Amino acid sequence: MSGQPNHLSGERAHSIGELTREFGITARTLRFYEERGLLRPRRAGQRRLYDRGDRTRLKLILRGRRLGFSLDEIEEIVSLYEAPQGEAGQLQLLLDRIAERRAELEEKRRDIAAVLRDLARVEAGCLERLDELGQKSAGTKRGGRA
Amino acid sequence: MSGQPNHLSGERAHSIGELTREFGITARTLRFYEERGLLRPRRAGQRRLYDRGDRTRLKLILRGRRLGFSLDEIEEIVSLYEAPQGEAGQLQLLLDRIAERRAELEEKRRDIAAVLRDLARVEAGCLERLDELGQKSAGTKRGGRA
DNA sequence: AATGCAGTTTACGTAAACGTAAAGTTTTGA
DNA sequence: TCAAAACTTTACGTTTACGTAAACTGCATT
Repeated sequence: MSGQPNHLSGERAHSIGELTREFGITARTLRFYEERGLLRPRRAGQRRLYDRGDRTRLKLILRGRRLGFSLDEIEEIVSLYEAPQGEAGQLQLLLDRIAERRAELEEKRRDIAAVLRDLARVEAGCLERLDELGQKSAGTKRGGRA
Repeated sequence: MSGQPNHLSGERAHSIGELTREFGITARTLRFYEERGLLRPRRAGQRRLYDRGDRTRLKLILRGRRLGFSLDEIEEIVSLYEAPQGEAGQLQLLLDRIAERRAELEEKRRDIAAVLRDLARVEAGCLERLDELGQKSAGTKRGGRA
């Protein structure tokens, strides 16, 4: 029921200040993303109002940002989600672009695995060394085996 | 055998030009990384000479870059690998920093998984739609079922 | 001797992604 | 009603990570 347009349905829209607190970003950032065309909140007079769709887009943007994509790339990726249901040629192009992005993401994934592996190695060395130190000071500090 | 210092052992050192070709980066980038203290190639007169250790470091740097870390962060991460074998307090600090980085990397990993999942969804939609189009044009284009 | 190539330093330029300050408007709570 | 809080636009500033150009050096050819 209640088949109203998005901004009239149940969920309240959010002010820019609410979004800054919710996502830990500044108002400047939100306005900048809008200027770049990444977000298009509606307006109530002058003030911006962000509905559920805007928040979803924002989450996608911030996700891309955490992954080190540029805003241009983020725009491209987000646009893939909202691609028009075109004809065969368009669909094929879309599939190609998806494949490219997937390849990049999988490289990133391998990079992450490599760094995690290296960190694990360093950590193991640390723990081992700590253990040695613990052994040595076991007799001198705080009374050995109690 | 052959316990010589690194730059005297078997493997030849590389010029800056060789590195640019091998890693697909510019000489400016390499000099900039050096200026930032991320690399310290030795010199033969004026020219820089990059040995195996330098290339390893460079790989780590580029890996961090692909993951969207800033050069400051990359410096911190790389420094973890070469941390001094300090005493217990130092080791604990090191372990803490490793834990932080691990948390970040795991967030990135989740982000990647999310994007890949979304892309897979879009791709599935594409393929389905392509399939429909294929069905419809099967009778009109290129003589149906041959 | 001259040319060209690979490298060097120095220094200013630039794109991206916001930060920050100023000045005005609108909302809201006492 | 009236001041503080929240928001607006406009515009210049800043940081990061290099790009680009100029002018020079050393070595190998031609």
